[in-house]
Amino acid sequence: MPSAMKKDDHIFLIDGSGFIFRAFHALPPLTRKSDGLPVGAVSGFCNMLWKLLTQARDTSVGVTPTHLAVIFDFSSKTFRKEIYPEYKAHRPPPPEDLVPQFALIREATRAFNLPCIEMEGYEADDIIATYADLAVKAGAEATIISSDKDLMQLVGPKVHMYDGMKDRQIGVAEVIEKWGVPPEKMIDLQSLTGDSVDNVPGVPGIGPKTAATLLEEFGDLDTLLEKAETIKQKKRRENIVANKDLVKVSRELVTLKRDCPVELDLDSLALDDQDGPKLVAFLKAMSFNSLTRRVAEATGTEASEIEPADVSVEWGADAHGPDLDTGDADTEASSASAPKANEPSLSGEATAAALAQARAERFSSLPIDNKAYVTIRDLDTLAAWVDAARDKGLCAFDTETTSLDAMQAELVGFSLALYDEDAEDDKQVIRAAYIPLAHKSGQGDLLGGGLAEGQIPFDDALATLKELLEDEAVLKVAQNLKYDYLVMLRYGIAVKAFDDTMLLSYVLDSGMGGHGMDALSEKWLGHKPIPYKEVAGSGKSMITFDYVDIDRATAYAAEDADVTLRLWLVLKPRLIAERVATVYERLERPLLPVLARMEERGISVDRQILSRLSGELAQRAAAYEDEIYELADEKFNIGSPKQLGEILFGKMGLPGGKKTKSGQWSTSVQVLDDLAAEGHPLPSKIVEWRQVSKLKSTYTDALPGYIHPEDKRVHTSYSLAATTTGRLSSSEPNLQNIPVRTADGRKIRTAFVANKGHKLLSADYSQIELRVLAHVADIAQLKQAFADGIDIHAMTASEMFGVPVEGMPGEVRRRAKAINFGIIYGISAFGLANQLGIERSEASEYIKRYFERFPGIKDYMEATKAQARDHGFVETIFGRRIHYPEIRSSNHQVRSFNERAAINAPIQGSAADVIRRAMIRVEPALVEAGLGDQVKMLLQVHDELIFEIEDAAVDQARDLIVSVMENASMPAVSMAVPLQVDARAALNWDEAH
DNA sequence: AGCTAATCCTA
DNA sequence: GTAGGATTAGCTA
Repeated sequence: MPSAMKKDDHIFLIDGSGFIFRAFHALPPLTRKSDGLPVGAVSGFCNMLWKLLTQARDTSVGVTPTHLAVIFDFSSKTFRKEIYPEYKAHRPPPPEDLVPQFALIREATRAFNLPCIEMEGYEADDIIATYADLAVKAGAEATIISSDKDLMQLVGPKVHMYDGMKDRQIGVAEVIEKWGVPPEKMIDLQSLTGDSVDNVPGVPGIGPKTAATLLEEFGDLDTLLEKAETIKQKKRRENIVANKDLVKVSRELVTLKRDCPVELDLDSLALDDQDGPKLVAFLKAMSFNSLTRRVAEATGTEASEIEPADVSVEWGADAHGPDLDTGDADTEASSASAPKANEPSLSGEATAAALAQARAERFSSLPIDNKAYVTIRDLDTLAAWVDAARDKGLCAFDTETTSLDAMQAELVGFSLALYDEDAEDDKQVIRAAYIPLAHKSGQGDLLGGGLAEGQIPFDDALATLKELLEDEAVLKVAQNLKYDYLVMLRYGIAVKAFDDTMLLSYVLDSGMGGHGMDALSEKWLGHKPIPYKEVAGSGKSMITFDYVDIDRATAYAAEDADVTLRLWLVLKPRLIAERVATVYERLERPLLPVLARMEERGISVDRQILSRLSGELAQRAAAYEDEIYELADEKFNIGSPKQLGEILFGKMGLPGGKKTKSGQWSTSVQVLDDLAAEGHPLPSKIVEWRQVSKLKSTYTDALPGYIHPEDKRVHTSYSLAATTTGRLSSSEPNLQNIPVRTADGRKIRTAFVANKGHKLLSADYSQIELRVLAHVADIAQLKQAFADGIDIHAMTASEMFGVPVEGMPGEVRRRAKAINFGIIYGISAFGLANQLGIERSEASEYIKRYFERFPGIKDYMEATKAQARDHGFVETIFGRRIHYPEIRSSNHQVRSFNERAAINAPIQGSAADVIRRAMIRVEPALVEAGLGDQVKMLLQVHDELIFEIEDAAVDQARDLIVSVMENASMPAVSMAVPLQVDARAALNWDEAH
């Protein structure tokens, strides 16, 4: 049911006729292979429509249409011909190859489920003007998809134009830039200049420049005509005076009619769901293979099961050319046709779900045969495989290298898998091959080391693969693609058009187990892939992959591509069926190249600072050790909790507090601090020794080992799919847990430095999780406090304990702060008591009072638990799902744990989604501002982004980065509290933070 | 050599 | 009370 157009709605009006001509001339000729039917303009039209519509599904970037219509000219007999019979009189007949495409483009429009509008006696431009006006009157916005200057008179604050072929937005500023007059003066300008193509007369000798100058001087056309006698230049004056009447006729011709009696009102142009099968049927009939593949994938349609549509078109040398502007094959020519409600149309979700089901069943029983894989040893065979991949528009690949570290890995081989949906033999449905690129002969000893025989020259093979990997029209599928992406990036290849099965699984099944290939293969295909250690060994005897025998490598590597492709076939349709396609497309896939580039850049770490710190820490640790052995009266391993426990609680007989899970005495800081408070000297020494040796072993000693030999920078690795909530994780080294809370710890941050002439900028969200909580739980006091910018913990304390914010004791605020965090973590009296060192009963009192003061919190928690129990998952504000399969456990501990996690996940996860969006947008924003080369994003620490910026660009970059981050939720989610970002630049990370 | 537990660093 | 990763010790194979 269409709802009435309202404010915030946005209609796209596509100038179909204009597009046909431009596409026909701008695009290379294209014919349908089967019969030579010219389809170039149709192809361009379909690609543009698809692009517009897929942007339409994206709520996170650009303009989102709510309504859309494609508008065509009907015939050349319009009211303009009556005013001026010469109008468009000199138009040549359309090129022969264009003629059949008029009807096809109307067919295409209908296949897209879009209204196709044309009216006898009116040009497309008039209909567009009418709808644009109606939209503005309804308070909505309109975007006209065209670059025709005749339409520019419509541009205004609420009406824009967009050139779909040049991907360019045309607003008021662009009109002024191009023509020297604002849109409302375009009619005056065109009246003076005329138009030779349409045979609009105008004034001889006056072109756009002169017209703009004249209009600037006289204000508007009427004044100009009135005062024409006063024009200084003789020739110009005479021409205008002589042609006054023609100018007035021209004005009538170029003025668009804004009150056409349109049959469909705006509301009936509301954007309908895509009908995947119908569109695929049409595209198949046109044999637009690449677009068919993309559409099938995005709509969850199994293309092989769709019959090509019956599209019959008369064409050829002797086919009668129709009237220039008439789609004569169109039986409904004079009436606008909206999508028909009574047409049977399976919903996208239902078909996708059926496909997902069918695929899962099929591939869980389709056997995998490692002996069937091909080893590609010559360029011709490789080219044939690449061509086949192009033909299918789909392939899976995997790289084999010498290292798990993508920054050090050298490419050794490449595997490829193809899917032939129509294969009759089950064994031919998936074909896979391995291309050895740099395998070595021998065993890696003195005798070996040369290249093994039977390999394509490395550079030749790579050049061929580059063509494939960078081809936008072929979807490349990989498992954990960020690794392969980064490796290929280092060989000068930027993979385009890709999917990652790990990310698919992550989006679909977060919380349901791991997303590694072996686990996914077992889960979905019932197949256990060859373990890596069976080909390369393990431990000390492990060899790098370049020394693996090529036949053995083929069985292993091709299987990875094979399995990846099968996983994709099973998982991809679920994306639509389970309504998480947007999460995958907007929060996961686009982040992958962003992270790969961050990892490639790395960050400078000052080796000398670390080594000096290491020395200091070693001395202090040694001093503590002496004192500890003295106090304990014997030497032992202080780092062994077991030995330490025996000394403290056995030999010295101190009162042991807690025990660990395995029944040992706990020696945690809490326990040791308690003992120290009772006046025992040893425990506090242990605590200090631990702090010092922790900093030394984990940071000052370990970090230099991660400095890359070539560029001397540290390259962490981010995992996109390691957490359940949507956060990233960082490893080797983990740069998300660099110390900050103690003075000693912070010294380590001073070793993270900017290059000469640069600064490090740290930009972090302030209290983002509490803000998310205020938003999702809709807590009035919290929202107000954030809106007013007041201290949120002090406000909480004041609300709970009745203490005024002014002059509040630190301890009171500290307790409120702990409670606020507790709420985010799915509070329990046990945990809060532990954190604050108070009795459980007292903690219970606090919680009770909190819920009384902020009743919305309790409601939110109960609602979230109920959602998790009823559906098995909870969601972030952007639709990311986190599953809790054990939420209904009968074990109280397990159930409670799952409930707390389920309460935390939407908060932590929504915040994680916000920063993901910021990360995806910040680089394009910097490039657009001309700062692309001077600003580099290096690190992410959950709510903080770290950039390295050329000195001169720091101020401008800071403002832009803050703005992108603060607005990152928009327009998908308009938060009820403002997001606040603090940013600072300095020479090192400690001072910037 | 590979695994788990304990501990501690981060948001 | 949430979410991670690294280190060390100490056990098992």
